Amino acid sequence: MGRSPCCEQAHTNKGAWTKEEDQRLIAYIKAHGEGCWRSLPKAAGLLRCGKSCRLRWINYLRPDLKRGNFTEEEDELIIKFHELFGNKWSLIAGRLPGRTDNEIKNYWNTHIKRKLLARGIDPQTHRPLTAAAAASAPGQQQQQHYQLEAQKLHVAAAPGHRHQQQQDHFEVISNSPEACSRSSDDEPRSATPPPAPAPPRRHLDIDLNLSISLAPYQLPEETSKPLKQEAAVATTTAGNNNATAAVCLCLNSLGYRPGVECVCGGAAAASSRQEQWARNFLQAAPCYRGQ
DNA sequence: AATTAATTCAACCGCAGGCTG
DNA sequence: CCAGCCTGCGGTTGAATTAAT
Repeated sequence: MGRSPCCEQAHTNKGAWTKEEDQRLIAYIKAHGEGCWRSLPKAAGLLRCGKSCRLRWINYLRPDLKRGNFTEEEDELIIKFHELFGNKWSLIAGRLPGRTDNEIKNYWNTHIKRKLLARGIDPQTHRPLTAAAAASAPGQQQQQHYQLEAQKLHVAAAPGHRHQQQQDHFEVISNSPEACSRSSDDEPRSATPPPAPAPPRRHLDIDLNLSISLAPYQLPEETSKPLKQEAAVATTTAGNNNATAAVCLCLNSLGYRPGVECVCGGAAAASSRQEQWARNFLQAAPCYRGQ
């Protein structure tokens, strides 16, 4: 439709924010609250586009942000949520108070991916690398790639690595019995028959606050925004609270057969990103609900 | 001490979807 | 119904930082 980008105006600053700009933005939002990002820069006297202001506020200036390293618990939560949601960083962030989607995305790409590779787990599928490699036709190449990635990690975790804390972290992982049993170095993969596809794993220790119901989901008053968005996805995808459509959409997948697409009409009509996500979610959800 | 390589993360970009007139 | 506006999201980039040589 040929819409001009919001940041095309001349005389808008780009790049790193200065302290003064930060102060202006904080002061303005304190006085007027969030929202109307388009007009905010002008009102706040900032030579930035609204998008940039929003990003700066959400990712860096918000007072409720938790700065500092991720804890081991947060690591595990991120892994579990990623297994459930995939690269839906905003959904994951919504469940980690004080963390932003950008922060989690970065952390995932720089730390957790490698951590999983070191455990012998494919970061995308969350299945053992051997299974992931066996599942693909050019499996050997992929397997070699994963091995290389894991080896890189071992080098990075060697003494003298720049982050002592990170190093300690990796040592804990590599010394754990679980890591030993899954380690790509320990297992002579080629000698052993390819393992059966991993069954869907359950995470019963976390409350995802998710539900599937024939009736429209009632949101609690104080529910956070991301949760509301999810509920909206679940209902709109099903066809504007149409219970019949909701059942139709997921019935084919209720048994949770990984990799098997839902072939019902509702799924065939799903073309948007949210609908795609909702389908994945509905596929995955039963195994997290003690079905 | 200087240089190179690796890593991190703040910020940017383009796109999609909801909303509104 | 349609076009345009606004916001939010996910992927990517590149400057800054740190480790290694």
